[in-house]
Amino acid sequence: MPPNASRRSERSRRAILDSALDLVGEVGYARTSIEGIAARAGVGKQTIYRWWPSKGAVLLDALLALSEGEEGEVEDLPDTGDLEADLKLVMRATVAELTDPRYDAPMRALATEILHDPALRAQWSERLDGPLRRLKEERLRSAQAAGELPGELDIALAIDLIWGPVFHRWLQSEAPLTAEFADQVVASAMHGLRG
Amino acid sequence: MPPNASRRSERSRRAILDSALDLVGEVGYARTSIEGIAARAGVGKQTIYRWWPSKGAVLLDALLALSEGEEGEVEDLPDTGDLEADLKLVMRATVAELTDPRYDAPMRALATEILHDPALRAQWSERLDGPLRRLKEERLRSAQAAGELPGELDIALAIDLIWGPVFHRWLQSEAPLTAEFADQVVASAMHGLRG
Amino acid sequence: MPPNASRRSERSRRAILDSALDLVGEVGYARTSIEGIAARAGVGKQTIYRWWPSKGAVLLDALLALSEGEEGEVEDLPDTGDLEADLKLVMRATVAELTDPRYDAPMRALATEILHDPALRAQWSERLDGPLRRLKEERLRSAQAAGELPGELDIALAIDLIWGPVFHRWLQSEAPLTAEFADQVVASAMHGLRG
Amino acid sequence: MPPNASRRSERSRRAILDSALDLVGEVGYARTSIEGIAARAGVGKQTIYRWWPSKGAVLLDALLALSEGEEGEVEDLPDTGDLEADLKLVMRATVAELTDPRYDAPMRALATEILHDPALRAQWSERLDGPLRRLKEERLRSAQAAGELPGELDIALAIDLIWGPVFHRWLQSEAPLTAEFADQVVASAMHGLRG
DNA sequence: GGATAACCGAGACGGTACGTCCGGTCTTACC
DNA sequence: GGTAAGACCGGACGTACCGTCTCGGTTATCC
Repeated sequence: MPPNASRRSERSRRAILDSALDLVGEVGYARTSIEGIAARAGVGKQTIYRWWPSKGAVLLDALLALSEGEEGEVEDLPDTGDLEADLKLVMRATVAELTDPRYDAPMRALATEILHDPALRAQWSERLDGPLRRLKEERLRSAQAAGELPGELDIALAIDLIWGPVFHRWLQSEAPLTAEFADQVVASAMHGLRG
Repeated sequence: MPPNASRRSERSRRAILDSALDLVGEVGYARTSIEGIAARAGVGKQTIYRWWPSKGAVLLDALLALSEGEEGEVEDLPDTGDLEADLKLVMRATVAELTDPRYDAPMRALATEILHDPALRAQWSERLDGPLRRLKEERLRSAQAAGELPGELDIALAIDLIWGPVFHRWLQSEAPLTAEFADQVVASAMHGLRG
Repeated sequence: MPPNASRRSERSRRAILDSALDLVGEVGYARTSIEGIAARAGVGKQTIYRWWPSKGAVLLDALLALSEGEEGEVEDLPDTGDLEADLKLVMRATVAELTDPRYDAPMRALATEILHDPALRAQWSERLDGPLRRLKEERLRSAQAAGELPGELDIALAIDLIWGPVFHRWLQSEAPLTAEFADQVVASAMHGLRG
Repeated sequence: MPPNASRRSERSRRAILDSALDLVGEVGYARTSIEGIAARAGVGKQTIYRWWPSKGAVLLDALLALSEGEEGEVEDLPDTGDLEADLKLVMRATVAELTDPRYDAPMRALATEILHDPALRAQWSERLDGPLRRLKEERLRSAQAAGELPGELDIALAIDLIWGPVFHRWLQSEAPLTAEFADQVVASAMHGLRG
């Protein structure tokens, strides 16, 4: 899809992603402009338009680059045999990330941008949400196999029941998003699903 | 707060709210501009700026006007003594509204605008979300009093557990938002909370 | 043709014309941009685009405003009864203007822009060249009536013969444009035409 | 001045000159870009920048190549002993060339470009205008020697008097440039000069 | 019932950013 | 080492809207 990726300047790519994240953190997503990103990155606007279709796409890449830089890149959800304990661990990590100031602003921005830009949503699904969702499905199926969850349980429903309250509180509610809340959500959801 | 509401032209007010809703429906929120609303409403831009602080505020009013026009204006959540049945009823209505094409686009738009505009969020909380939330709390407390829910239950947590999955699926997931899903979420959440 | 001339800001109009002339004088026509004019004039770009169709049109107006400011606004060519003497006077004035540094750069620029922009050429003809040409025709016809020129002489040809060499040297030749040259051209052309 | 002319691709050179002429003819000089020429010629931009300093320089070469292709490459102005007749012949040929659609657009373009680009002007003088001017001077001096023109006549002045009206009408006037006009200009100018 | 003040439509204004085009330079791979 | 290809930084284009600011015209109170 990109013009000719082989000749692409890695230097400019990094500068653009860094500048985008910095600007979103400093002035917010709405006041972050492509022009501003280009200027701060010391890059021509065309270099951004050549490789990304929109401001949101730049931010998505920036966010992916950021999480790839982390050591704890999740390969698999923990599977100790105790689903509830494992999910609490995972959910606390999720809450920690969602409240990390480095991630919070750009991720909120992306989450809303996705609602208006189908192309961006497709990218997000393919590169961020999809892989994560597959890990969740895997872990839940493993729990089904182990008898921790009913065999006939609808996995997609289960995922929304477990993670939905957390994401809802993150984006839509004014109540605080804490580790305790994560634990309570997991406990309650697990209890509800086990029936 | 408004200059002098008594002299306000009701005709212009209606035309603005209608045009705003129409435009959001036709071209999407992002491509709806104040200038566009003014032009379609046959109104000077200043008339919009005089009475509303932002595009989102216009839309919030438009949405409120829309739901006030409905007959089924909710005064109280049903309370038949069977919490689960009552909630299923309520949740099905919510899902119906969220998937109604007249509401869907503007409500999604508003939901995201709120994330970036604190003043708008305050209005939203005060005039839409707050009243609803109070009804939910009331109904849940009534259930506590009736022994259907544990007395020590954190009501705010309960609300997020029950409604979170639905709103999460509405805004963030690609899975369909159906009446069945509403029922399942309520059933599962209730079972989890009753423990 | 303009949107609504009555509400036009005279202040901005003057600032734009002045800035345009200044910039053409300082950096040349090619490096003068609409953006640059707007910036120097302290004016939004749209204010230029609202009232002028092109950079050349701004310059034409600026030039017209400049010459309107002069006291010696020509109303009629002198007519003392001695055509050759009168024309020498006029031609020396023309040469003086063409070599005046305030006029030279913008007028050269305009003269070339006209070759590529038919709309601009029409304006130029109507507001600058045409009126002047009519004065010339008038004076020559008066000379015909007085018997100083043959009655059957083609006036358009005569004008090109008299003024052509001067404008040619101004724009195309590297030889200097002097008052003596003006005199010689008039003398020689008159002699050629009288035959 | 060019890097190493020996390795130069004749194929590319021709393609560039042809494309330049074609584009100027089709979309005009202003909308002809170096990128456009390169693209149409199937050539890298660098290949143009390596061998020519500017768009105008390409066009000058293209024009020279075009006239070299003509059979009637002027080596000398005709000298039959009748200056007026000779000049009429020459002037009619000039008019024919200036109104030839193949030459007209690019030559107008070049004539104006020269006003803004001193380097190009130097090239133009050296390779097109200068040689022609020398031929004209030669022919006029020959006429002086033959007694057809006064011995003390300023040759440069004479050239401007004879050719000025034609070039002026070509570039600046809206009146048509015809063979009759050429004849009349020569006749009148000759009469004026002979005095 | 005439003055007057607020609202209204219209739209010009100084700005910011858009997404595109092209200038001139540099880099890569090929021949 | 010249070439086709094209990425790069940068500057300007002409457009869309922003939010503010007059303009006249029209109500709708209040003296």
